[in-house]
Amino acid sequence: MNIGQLIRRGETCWEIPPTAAMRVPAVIYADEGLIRAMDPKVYEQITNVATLPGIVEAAYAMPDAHWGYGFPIGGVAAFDPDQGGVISAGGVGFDISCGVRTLHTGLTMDRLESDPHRLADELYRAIPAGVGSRGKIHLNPHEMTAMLTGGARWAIDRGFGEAADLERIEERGCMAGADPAQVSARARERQREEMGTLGSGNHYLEVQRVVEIYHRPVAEKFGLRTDGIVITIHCGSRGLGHQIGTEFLKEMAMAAAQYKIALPDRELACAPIRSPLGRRYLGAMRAAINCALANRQILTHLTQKAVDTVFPGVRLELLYDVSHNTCKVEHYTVNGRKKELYIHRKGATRAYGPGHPDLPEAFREVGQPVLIGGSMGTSSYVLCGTEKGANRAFSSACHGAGRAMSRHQAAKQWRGRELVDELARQGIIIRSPSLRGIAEEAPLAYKDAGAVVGAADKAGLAHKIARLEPVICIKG
DNA sequence: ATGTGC
Repeated sequence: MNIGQLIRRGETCWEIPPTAAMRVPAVIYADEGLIRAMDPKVYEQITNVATLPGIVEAAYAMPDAHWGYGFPIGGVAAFDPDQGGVISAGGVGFDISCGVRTLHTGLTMDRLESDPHRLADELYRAIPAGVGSRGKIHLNPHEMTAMLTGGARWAIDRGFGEAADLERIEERGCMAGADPAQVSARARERQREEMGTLGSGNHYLEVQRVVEIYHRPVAEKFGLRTDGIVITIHCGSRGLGHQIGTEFLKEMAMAAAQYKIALPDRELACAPIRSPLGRRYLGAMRAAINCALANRQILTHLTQKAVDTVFPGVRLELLYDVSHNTCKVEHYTVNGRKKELYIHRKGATRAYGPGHPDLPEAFREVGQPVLIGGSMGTSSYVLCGTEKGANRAFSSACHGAGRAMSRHQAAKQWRGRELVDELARQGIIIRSPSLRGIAEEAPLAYKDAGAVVGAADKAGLAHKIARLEPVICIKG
């Protein structure tokens, strides 16, 4: 991105003042290196987002931002229904409620390092991964509706995991306001055999070692200590979320004229929050959030069983579960007035600061754990929400490393087998059904997660707490 | 992201 187009507001804050149809400025949080390397399409896309009706404060891009469908991935935008604010399926993303959960194992590296391959084999056997992967849990129509309403709570009621986990999931495991009636037969059919599956692309299950602590008191609160072993699951709402996204994008594109919304880009298709279509999408999207929460809960159960085989008696405990593709109703003070806003986070993680009433007791004092996945074979990070983050980007932070090149480009440049061998030399075990998928996920096809997280920290979006390194990676 | 692509 051309740095000359931006006004520098601070070391990690860049502004594009409103011009032409923009209703608000656009703001990018990143350091100079990340800005220079950032896809120029992010500039185009956030300035387009800034033209949408009812947008509040600014259109934001996180340090890992890259080109996406309509909205950039790594984008945040808040809309006020009182000002004609809109909801956009492209502002949430195709993989609705894609997210990350990290589980404590209570193990330390010395117990794992003697034979990590055994755990890798058990996990790879237990976790269905890859394009079109299917699970053993098949939902009948009644159970499908119950799942779409109940989320992780439904999963726990069916015996997948522990009730104590619920406190450690956004929305306490169950997204209110889901409307399963808005989830089409086709979306349900696609999901029928996909509960408890990882999917493909950048989705993974990783066994990780805590290697660095940046802030000991908060790390203690989060239960993280050097050489501790955690397991992180990154996945979303599979075929169901994708189908909902596809259907509503189409419907919103067709309805734009009816709602008299001028779109600088067709891909920004949206509907007023207070319209029948807007309400229907919200109901369907919330059902998809429950699908993702239930999916990660079932995967946790499968992970527990695999861990049990290798380490009998070890009980996984959830640190936290965050989503990074959502639209949520949240309250913020704007120009001195308390407002109810619809916060779109697409490839952006909610990052509530200390004292937020929606946080579980365990974290209320320190702030929300913000789980940031790295690219395959590289570090992941745990951050913590900040109080001032509420005035930066509506309590949002980055979501990962962010792609630096396209899948196609990456597949041309690397060979899956060579990457697996190279990572093995670094002591990282990769298990995947797809060597092409591995090539597409080559570490160098992504930005440096350390730089992204460093910029998020400097910008005050969230503070660095710990760094994790992969030991075993089950890749979709 | 995705029964990968109109």
